[in-house]
Amino acid sequence: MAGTDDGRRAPITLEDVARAAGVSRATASRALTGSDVVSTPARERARAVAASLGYTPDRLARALAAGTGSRLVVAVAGPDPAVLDDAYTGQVVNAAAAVGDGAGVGVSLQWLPLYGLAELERIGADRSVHGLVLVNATHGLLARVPRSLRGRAVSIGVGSRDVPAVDIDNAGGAAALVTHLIGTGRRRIAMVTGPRWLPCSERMVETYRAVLADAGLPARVVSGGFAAEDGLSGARHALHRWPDTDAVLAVCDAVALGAIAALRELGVQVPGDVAVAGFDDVPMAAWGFPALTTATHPVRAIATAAATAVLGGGAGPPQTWYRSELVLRASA
Amino acid sequence: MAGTDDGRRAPITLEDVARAAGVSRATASRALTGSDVVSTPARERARAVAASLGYTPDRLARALAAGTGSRLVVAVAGPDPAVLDDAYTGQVVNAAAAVGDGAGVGVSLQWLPLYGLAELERIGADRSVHGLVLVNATHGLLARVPRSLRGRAVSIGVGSRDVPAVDIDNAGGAAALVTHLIGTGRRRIAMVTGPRWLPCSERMVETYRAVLADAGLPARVVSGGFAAEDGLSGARHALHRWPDTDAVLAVCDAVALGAIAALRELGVQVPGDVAVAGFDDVPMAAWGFPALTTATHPVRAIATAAATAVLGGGAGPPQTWYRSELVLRASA
DNA sequence: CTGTTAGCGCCTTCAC
DNA sequence: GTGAAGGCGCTAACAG
Repeated sequence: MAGTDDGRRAPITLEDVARAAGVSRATASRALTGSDVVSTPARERARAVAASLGYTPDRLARALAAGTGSRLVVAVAGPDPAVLDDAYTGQVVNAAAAVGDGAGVGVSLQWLPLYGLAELERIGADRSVHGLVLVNATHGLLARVPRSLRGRAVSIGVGSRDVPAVDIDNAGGAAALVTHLIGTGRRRIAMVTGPRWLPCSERMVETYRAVLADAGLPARVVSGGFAAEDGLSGARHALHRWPDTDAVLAVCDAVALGAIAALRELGVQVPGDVAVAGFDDVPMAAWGFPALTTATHPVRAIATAAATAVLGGGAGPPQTWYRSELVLRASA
Repeated sequence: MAGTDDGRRAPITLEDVARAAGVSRATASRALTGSDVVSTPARERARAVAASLGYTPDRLARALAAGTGSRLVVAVAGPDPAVLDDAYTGQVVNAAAAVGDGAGVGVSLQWLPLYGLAELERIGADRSVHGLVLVNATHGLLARVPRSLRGRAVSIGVGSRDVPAVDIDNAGGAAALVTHLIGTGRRRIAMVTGPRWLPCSERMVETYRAVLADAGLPARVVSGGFAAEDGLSGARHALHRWPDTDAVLAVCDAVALGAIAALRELGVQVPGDVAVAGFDDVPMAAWGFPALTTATHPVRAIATAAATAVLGGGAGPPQTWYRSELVLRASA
């Protein structure tokens, strides 16, 4: 055996960096973690050496020593664990998992009961968690995010003073959609909403009401959810109650497809008799019949931003809203 | 101030267990990790104490000491990183993330270039990874799974001697589908396949050929992929080449929807002139028009099994195939 | 501002 | 079979 190099190079450690930079491990650590109690020359030297050596901090060791964890928890609020099965959740976790890969942190997924404050406590107390991405939070839940999580929690949806939020501008999207419906001559526009407990989806309802009010048109609201079934029953309900309805705005594409199914069942032409618009622009939206008019929802970008913010540990802006673009197809 | 109080009780550690059981930390460790060099009474006492104390080993510390990591990597093979955006991948990661949550391990997601052997090496060498779930593996890739990963890798799709596999029985599902088509009078059945490099989806093609051959019918194969666009062009192609085609079997539901769109475009009635069948039974399959006849694909259960196997570290059976059930709707 | 000294919680050689 | 040490790689208290 010829000496030190056995082919499998041992990973370079902080020790190596420190030695090469001619400082102590502590100083190297301070330089790399961005502590402010380091001299500028020392910091720069250490950083340069680390970069040239291709040093990657060991998240495990760091987490163990600092007491900060090594995993990102995505907690999805909802009335029951079924919310975890959602395609939306899938995209969020996916994006977070892709972001985490680079940093060596994994993502785990957890259901957050709507009034399950104990879970939040537990997440905050768990030494293995590094940060939290909250999905579908309510104001009540946000108020209960433990102090210990402050600065390492981000919410996709509504936020609070302590928890920054990232979301789609669904108010903007809804406004564009309703305006489009009005612009194409619709006057009796119903809306099938999402779950009423979910504040970020209520933004859409408020906008719908506001735009209609501005145009001097009446609002016709039917409560729903995010599933196609909700669209089916919602549209049935709407047409039963207001038979002269000439457009349906759905909270999401799945609901819109359900609504279209209901209308087909009733012998109503789409978009001839009733226009239908969705929200999200899911892949399938383009392939049904008629192809769905909708608005984009860059879930992946949103989740990536959220995960990046948590990982960066940096407190980003308190609120970031991604733009939603109109997608005009056949249904409205 | 409910909720904001993070009463961080010091977590119980191995030390506590050892003391309470009247043994040394080393012995307690051996007892709990299932080492065979412990006396039975010592083992049982330690285990009982651990259970009654509610001891949970710290994954981080364990990973750091043992060199085994704390995250599960889901690596998706494919020609380009776009495979990560797939809804299928979303479900797999989701399920894995839910399983990992209990054990305190997170999952991260990574693209695996089809011939990117270096990535596999890297995963194997990365001390922060605990295990690997391979998605859409090829035989070439499987052969390159590093030795160091043996016993902590599972493949969703095809497997090898070293890497156990979990998958849907798509051969069985395809057989049921083709048999159904034949049973309802179809005789000129085309198939739009998945990506040809993907062995687990080729099983479906082989079955399609075999069942047709048994019935003395000709095979009409068009290469495709997993996207609706592939179904669109695939069906166009098939009907152009074999105008008398009376059924189309698609590799998945998205492709089936694309195929239906193509047929609609051509003025062909579904299922009157041409029957269309998909595979997967995605949520949207029931809501298009006509509603899609398909076969179930319990992705979530499969991914859960895979993640559980990796986490358990136990070498499960070399191959597990989940049953696929026929779902008869309107399109075929 | 820096280096030294202790750990974080666990596994794993070593002696016994 | 068991216990006593010595790390894993890093951060966080201390002194200087």
